Amino acid sequence: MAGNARETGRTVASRILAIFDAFDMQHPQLSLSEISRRAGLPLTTTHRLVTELTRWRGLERDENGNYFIGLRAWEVGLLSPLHTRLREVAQPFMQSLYEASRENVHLAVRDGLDAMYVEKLAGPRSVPIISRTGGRLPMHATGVGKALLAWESPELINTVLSRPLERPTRYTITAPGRLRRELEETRQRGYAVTREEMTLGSCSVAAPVLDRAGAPAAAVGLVVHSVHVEPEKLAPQIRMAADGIASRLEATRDDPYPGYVHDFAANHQRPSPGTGRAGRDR
Amino acid sequence: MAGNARETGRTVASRILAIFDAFDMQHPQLSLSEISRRAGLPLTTTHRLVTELTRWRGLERDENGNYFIGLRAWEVGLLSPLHTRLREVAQPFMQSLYEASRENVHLAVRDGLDAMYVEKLAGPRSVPIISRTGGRLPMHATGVGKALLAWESPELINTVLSRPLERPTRYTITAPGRLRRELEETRQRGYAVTREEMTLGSCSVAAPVLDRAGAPAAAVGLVVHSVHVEPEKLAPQIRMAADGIASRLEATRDDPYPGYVHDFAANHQRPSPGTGRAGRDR
DNA sequence: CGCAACCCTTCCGCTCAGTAGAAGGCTTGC
DNA sequence: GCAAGCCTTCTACTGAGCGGAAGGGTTGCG
Repeated sequence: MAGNARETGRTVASRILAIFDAFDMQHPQLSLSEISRRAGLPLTTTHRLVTELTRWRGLERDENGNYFIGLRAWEVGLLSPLHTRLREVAQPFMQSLYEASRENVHLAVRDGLDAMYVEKLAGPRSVPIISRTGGRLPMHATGVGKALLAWESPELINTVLSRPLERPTRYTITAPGRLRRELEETRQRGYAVTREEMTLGSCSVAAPVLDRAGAPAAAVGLVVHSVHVEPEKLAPQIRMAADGIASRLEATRDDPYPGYVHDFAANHQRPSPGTGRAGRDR
Repeated sequence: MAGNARETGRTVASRILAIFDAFDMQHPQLSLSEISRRAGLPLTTTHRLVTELTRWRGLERDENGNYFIGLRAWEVGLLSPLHTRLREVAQPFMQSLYEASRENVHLAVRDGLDAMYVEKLAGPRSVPIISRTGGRLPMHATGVGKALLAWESPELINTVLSRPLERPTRYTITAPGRLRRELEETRQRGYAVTREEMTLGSCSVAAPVLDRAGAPAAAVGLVVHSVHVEPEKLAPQIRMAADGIASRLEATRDDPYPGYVHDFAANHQRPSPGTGRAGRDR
């Protein structure tokens, strides 16, 4: 940056992004010094940048002075098409799946070699599970993951198979040959199944949302208790939901915000002035 | 910034934030020049910064080269306690409300003088409505808004009443005196009601989620067709949901991520390398 | 088909915004 | 009472950032 930076060649932008990168699921709130350490920035530099981000509400502080991701950052992130298009289209279909099963309903996309959870519905009686909206899990051990992977290109499948595969439970399929066969069966069957491969005691069924080209744009699935009825009974409904989402995505292809009523809201995009502070959650 | 900036005194950070600010609900995707104009930055400066944001995936480009909010920005935003705490705690309660009514279920917090929608559940048969997760609507015309406002401090209520109040329908209550009385009744009754005040043909019932100090941390509510049964019949369930959320928030006060299973996921916070691109939604 | 009006991208010399050390104040804990 | 943490403010030095200029690509009109 301008000035006598110790580490030259690093842009201001990259430092700001490093500050955001300092936060993750395991570290949703951090002190200034922690941000400084995790971002690899001098304390004073961190202080200055964090102060500016806080003024914008990209970060906020709790009563102890710790920082967490702020309302404005959350608000901006929700303008992503993952939310405005995919989630918006999928939501009613997922709701129907929930009504039919009262179990965890998932919507995921592939990001790199992970399944990334875009939406999750859970009711009071669903199995508690590891997935979270905005979280990532490996593709080979999850229902939606397998549904995403099975319809991918052979190259991508090879890339996944050629890497060490994590093994969260003793039922996780990690042998490349067996996994490859499993993916073929999945493709033929039309939906993916897992049996305690991610978490002991729970199974899942999932189907891909295919685009016009036949590539997997997303996947929907259910996670249920292993002791419950055979998951295969749920498959037809899940397939219907997946196909419904696919055709609705296709139909609204040019609408950046399907299902959204544009009339009134135009005047309400900017925070109205007045006492700041959102909610009192903390 | 460093350099011969035309407009001096503006920080790099503020320019990056201005780029994010260029996007909103009405403009979820923008060309480079549009960003430049809306952010008030020279084209070349915009180009440089946008390129860096894109490398980080805070922005992404569609097939026409237009920019939209990227996966990484979405992912970071979801680390906000609005999502990780409030939404996570509220979700099962909201799901129960949905099961009981099959109508739109809302969760909102106050931000400034607006109601900010944190979560929305809608099924295939719910009334289509204007609210969206991440969106704002005025407090005086919405169910959750009135529930949030009625339990606020007299000062805040006065601030709202002293400003011009928007009038989306002819049933919107905009007379300060009447609105003040309405808020008192709401407080006494324990829940808020609207009748076609935001959208013709739909009514809503909502209850506040009160914190230990009795201040409204959030509000939950339903939006239903006006022709359906009296909304008051839903009130007890909504109150129960609101109280349930309140006590669960209190019980998990020190857990930044209630309901989340921490075991495995630690290894999965970072995007695994490999072919980028999330989903094929566009 | 030529010209105008848009886009987006790369290049590069001038310079002020950014940098980080030093210093001080405030807690917590031994 | 001192050490080890925090966080914050101040300030002088300087290279990262700025944006005009130039060029190339696409669309659309007469």
